[in-house]
Amino acid sequence: MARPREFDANAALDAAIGVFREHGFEGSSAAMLVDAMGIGRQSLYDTFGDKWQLYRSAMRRYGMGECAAHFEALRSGARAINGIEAMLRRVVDTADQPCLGMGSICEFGTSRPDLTDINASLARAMREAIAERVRDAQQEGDVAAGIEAGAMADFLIAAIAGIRIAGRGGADRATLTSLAELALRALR
Amino acid sequence: MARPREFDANAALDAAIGVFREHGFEGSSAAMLVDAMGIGRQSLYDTFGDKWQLYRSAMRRYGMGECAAHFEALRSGARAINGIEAMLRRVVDTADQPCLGMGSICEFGTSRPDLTDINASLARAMREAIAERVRDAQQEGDVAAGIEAGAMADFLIAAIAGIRIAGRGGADRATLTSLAELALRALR
DNA sequence: TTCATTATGGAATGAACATTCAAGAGGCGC
DNA sequence: GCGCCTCTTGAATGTTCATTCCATAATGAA
Repeated sequence: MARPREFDANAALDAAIGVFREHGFEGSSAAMLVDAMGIGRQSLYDTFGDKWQLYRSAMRRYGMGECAAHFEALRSGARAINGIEAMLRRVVDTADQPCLGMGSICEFGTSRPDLTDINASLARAMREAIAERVRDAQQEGDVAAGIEAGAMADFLIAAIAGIRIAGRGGADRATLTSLAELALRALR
Repeated sequence: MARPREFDANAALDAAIGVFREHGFEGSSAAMLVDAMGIGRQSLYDTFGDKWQLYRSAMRRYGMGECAAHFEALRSGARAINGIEAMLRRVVDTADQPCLGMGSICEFGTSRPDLTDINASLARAMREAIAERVRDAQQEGDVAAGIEAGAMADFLIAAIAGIRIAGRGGADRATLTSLAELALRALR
């Protein structure tokens, strides 16, 4: 019927994610976004709505990608504990890049319901997936059986946040690795 | 000789800290700050310089207060492990309020050297104080002796960050308490 | 070719922004 | 009372901001 879209909306969104990760919502200007996304200013507004809607889209896409990566790591390895270790290893490996989810929580807390909804559904999925794997590891005898798997999942999510904050603050790789090892210690 | 200052600069700074904690640097406008601080706009610039200098002053003051509170908690209790527990308990108790230090790290990472300097010196002091207390606890047999105290201190700092992020994200008190307990488990 | 659609970028809008100037009012030591 | 300083405000500055209008060009289907 008409002229098809030229640019790849997901690629543009990935570029926007990169800007928001580095500078947060308030610290990212429309000019920075347009520049990084490689599309015209008007195309941004036509395709993504306004800046806030773009931010929410970025959060959703980033969160789903992050979840997928965590799930894949969790599934890897012969034993469940190996999957949990792999997940933490990936976090250490990528801790030099800021986390959009943590950025949004630090910047807005729970003050934006639409954002909180996105975060909550992602966090619920993460918690469930980790808890399931923790239960497996408990049955395999690699993780203490006396503690509720859900609590351990919450703890692992908090540990991931701690590692990422440390990385964002400039901690070196050895320190981050040590943090991950100590977090695993709590499960035994 | 002349008219003395009327307002309490530290009280005004505390009010500014409150604004920066809640909204970050970019999210805090001069109008919001003036309003919360209860002083005239010009007085703000005369007394604190520009917004960035005010932010740095807020960071310094907040950081020193935070350190002092942690030190006091660490010192409390009959055994060193009780001090460490008290420190985490305090973090849980105050996790409904955002942390300015974490906010600044999330917002700026290591991109502002003057800010990084402030954070680094505070983090160093915290790390040393905690490590010392961990060593005491190791000698008293309450903490595993095989692990370096510095690494445990880093882990406790990361655990504090994890608890605070969880709190900022809306986690309830029971969850935060559970996080603190699991963090302590890693030390045993 | 014509039409519908998409993309782009200049120009404009209007608001919010940080910051400074300038003027007036108030307090304190001399 | 005089001079010095502080405080507060209104007004102004100049920038940056998000967003929209508009004109133009490009593209592909009918």
